[in-house]
Amino acid sequence: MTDFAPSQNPGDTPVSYDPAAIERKWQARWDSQGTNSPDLAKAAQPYYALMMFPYPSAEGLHVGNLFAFTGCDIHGRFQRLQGHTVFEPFGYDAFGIHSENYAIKVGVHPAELIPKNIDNFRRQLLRAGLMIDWRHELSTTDPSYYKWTQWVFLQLYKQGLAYKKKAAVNWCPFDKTVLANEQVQGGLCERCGTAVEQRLLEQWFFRITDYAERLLNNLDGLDWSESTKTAQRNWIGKSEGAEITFAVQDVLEFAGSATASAGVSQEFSVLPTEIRVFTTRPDTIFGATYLVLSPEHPLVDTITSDDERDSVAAYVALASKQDLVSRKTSKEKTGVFTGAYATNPGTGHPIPIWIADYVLMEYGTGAIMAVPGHDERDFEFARQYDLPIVRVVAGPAHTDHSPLGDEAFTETVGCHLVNSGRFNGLSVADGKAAIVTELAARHSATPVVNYRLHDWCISRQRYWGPPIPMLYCDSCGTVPVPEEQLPVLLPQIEDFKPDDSGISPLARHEEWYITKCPTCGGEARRETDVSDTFLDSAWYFLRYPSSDRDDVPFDSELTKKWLPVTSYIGGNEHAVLHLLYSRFTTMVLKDAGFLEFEEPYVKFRAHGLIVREGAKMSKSKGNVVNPDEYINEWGADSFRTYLMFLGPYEEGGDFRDKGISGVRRFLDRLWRSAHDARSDGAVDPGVARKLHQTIKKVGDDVPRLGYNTAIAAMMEYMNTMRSGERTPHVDEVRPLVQLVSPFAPHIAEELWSVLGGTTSVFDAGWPVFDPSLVVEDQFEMPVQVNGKRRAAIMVPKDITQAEAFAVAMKDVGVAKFVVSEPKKIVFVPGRMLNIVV
RNA sequence: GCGAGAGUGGCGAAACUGGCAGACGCACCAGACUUAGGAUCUGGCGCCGCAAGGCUUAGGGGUUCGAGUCCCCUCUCUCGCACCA
Repeated sequence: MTDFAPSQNPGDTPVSYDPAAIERKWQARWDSQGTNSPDLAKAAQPYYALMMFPYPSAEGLHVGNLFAFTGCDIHGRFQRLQGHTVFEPFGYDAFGIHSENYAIKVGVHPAELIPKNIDNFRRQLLRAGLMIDWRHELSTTDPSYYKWTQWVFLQLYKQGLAYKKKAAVNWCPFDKTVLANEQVQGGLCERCGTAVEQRLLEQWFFRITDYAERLLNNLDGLDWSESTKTAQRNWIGKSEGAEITFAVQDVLEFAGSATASAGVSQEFSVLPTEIRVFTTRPDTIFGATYLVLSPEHPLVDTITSDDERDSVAAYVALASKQDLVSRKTSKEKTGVFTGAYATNPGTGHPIPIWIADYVLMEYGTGAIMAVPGHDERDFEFARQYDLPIVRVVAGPAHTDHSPLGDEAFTETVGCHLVNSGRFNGLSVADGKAAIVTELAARHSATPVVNYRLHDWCISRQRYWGPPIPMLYCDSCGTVPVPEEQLPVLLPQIEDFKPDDSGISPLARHEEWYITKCPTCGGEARRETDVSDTFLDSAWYFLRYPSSDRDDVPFDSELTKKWLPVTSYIGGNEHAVLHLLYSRFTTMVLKDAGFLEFEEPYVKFRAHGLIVREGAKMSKSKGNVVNPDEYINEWGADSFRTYLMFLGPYEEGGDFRDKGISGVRRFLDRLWRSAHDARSDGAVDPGVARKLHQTIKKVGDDVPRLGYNTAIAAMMEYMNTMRSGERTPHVDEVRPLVQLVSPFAPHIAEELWSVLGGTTSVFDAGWPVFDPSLVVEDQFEMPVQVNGKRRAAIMVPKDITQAEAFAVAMKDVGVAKFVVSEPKKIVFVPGRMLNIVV
């Protein structure tokens, strides 16, 4: 236990509240006494309070950051007061495009810039009084960290979960880099807003889709807010259906212009061609009146008839040029007929095959069976090109030939199949099963599950990231860098700007990428791409407890003790990607035998967003709150408490410049109360009652992040304690100092010591309420007549209905409305009385 | 379009399983103390009304003794996804 000498002797002249002085004093003391650095190995009740680590921007800490961190800090401090050993580490997610672009803009190397930004962040965080264990601080840009990021990559590679493929990737012409699908927002680059182009490059991918089912199923058991789970479920996007094979009817035609021009002899195609489609509605097969291929579908050339070859070629060329923006924003559906027909395996009839860009190559098989009667997109397309629309599903009110009207009929519940041969009359669900069974028997259908989730592309053709630890050797092929050779250091190069070539800046440095093959000793070439920032943050929580260890990524004993993370708090903007990627990484490491758990975060809560005066904060609007200024003027304790007071933590709030004065007034009163408190005489019973109610309320609110109402409750107690200018008793003030401590830690330490505390207030535990004092023995009973409140009368809590009625009728305000014998009396004991006349 | 959430005084917001709507705070008004001060303290503060009283939780309907809360319809806003078959 640390030694905390009392700050003031009784009889000293009280000094006025000077936040700057006492905050400096206690920050220094926490540091020198190691107050915030628990012994991780010895902790009896470990509580890992994790906050999402930030990108250390050059602008310094944003109020949004501080709002997030303070909320986590209060949670952590509260858990400590509950007797847990709380580990609250901090770090910096400092690799990535963001830092690199800024470095390019100001013309300073990121390796110089980042340490400065980090120093500034640390300075600001220290001033904010967070309970951070600075001994475990980390930055993802530190070779002692990214050595293990590379190690994580190698584990994925060893598990067969990292692979390289040539893929059409999203290319941002402004940032000059490949973007993950997740970094493309509506066809625009998430960072700079430039329209994204498609490029074909060799990329490293992680097989996250192998884990789709597990990532989905595990969600049910997690203590996360429902909205976050929903977002993850939607992102994974599971859909169950079937792949159905359609035979293309033979068309006499040349095998294709590509082969012809290559000099291969021209032949008539007589081979039966098949098209596989994915559908979630195999029950509607009889309504499939045409097929649609994506313009990039490999069979386009094969099936197109000579007559249509020119128009198809034109359409495909147009579609490939069109960027994603116009493709996604244009409402009109376009397409072109191939001249070919396929056989509907349900009806046996020929149906035309079309090409249209509303069918995406990336999803399913890149081909669909179009059922315009029961799919909105197909309906729209069929209308556009005058294709037949058939009803095969009918609701209870429909006959077999009820017209479909102006839109597709997409309902399924309580509906049955019609115009579907022997499947007529079956419910949609039964029809699905029956039709798939039937087609499967004919080898033309397979039940299939599809996911929206794509494999995770982790290659970046950029400089500021961990080099991917792979080598290419002419004789040995693709070779992983041996673990003992890690880290593959990112070289200090000056020409780190990306260019238009699609090659990483590292590829311009032969002296770096030419190396020796660890297998054969011959010449090898390093992978010149770096990995995605999301990989850095996918495992950082594992590193914190062991951040001082050089020999292992994470110590197994410490990991067993401290992980999974007890409580994780962060922004909702990471509700999908970061959380999904870290869950995936954890599962892989578990499967590889490095971990004993597979879900990294037992509990996750997302905090809200701060706006200012009703508007979003942005540099261009010039309404960004600079935490330094507010801390200078009001003190960190007031600033922290105000941030938590301005709205519900999980929803965010509106920062109003004058609002902080109310919180500061509250702390001023607390200061005076503690200094003026009397130790003689007795505690007022009414105040004591309010105190115990407040202890309960704050203790209930804080764990559920109800910070704003907890603060309101403490203010109420303050008002009670000081009402009528009375001088509070020491025993009335001391518990309040404890309640306030998670929010305003410095003033709490100071006043705790003024009131005679000899340890840190954070080692003093949490006050205990007396349940008998929490319940009032009297209450103001509202009396309603016909549901309208006519009076409120002070009565004993345990008053009976008869007594309550008698008391109520003595009240003139009530009696005058009870003009006749009551028809009914509704009495809720301890709550209210309603007289119905 | 789909998914998630929200709509309450001048403002930020409270309200447990349906039970006094507006706690707490800002702003504002009045007063006290004062060497007129961005200090402190006291009181007031949803709307209409002199009052009795009436009205009031985006709008409309419903269930109920009783609805901000539950159900149905409509409108508005925020966020996420966006032709995923």
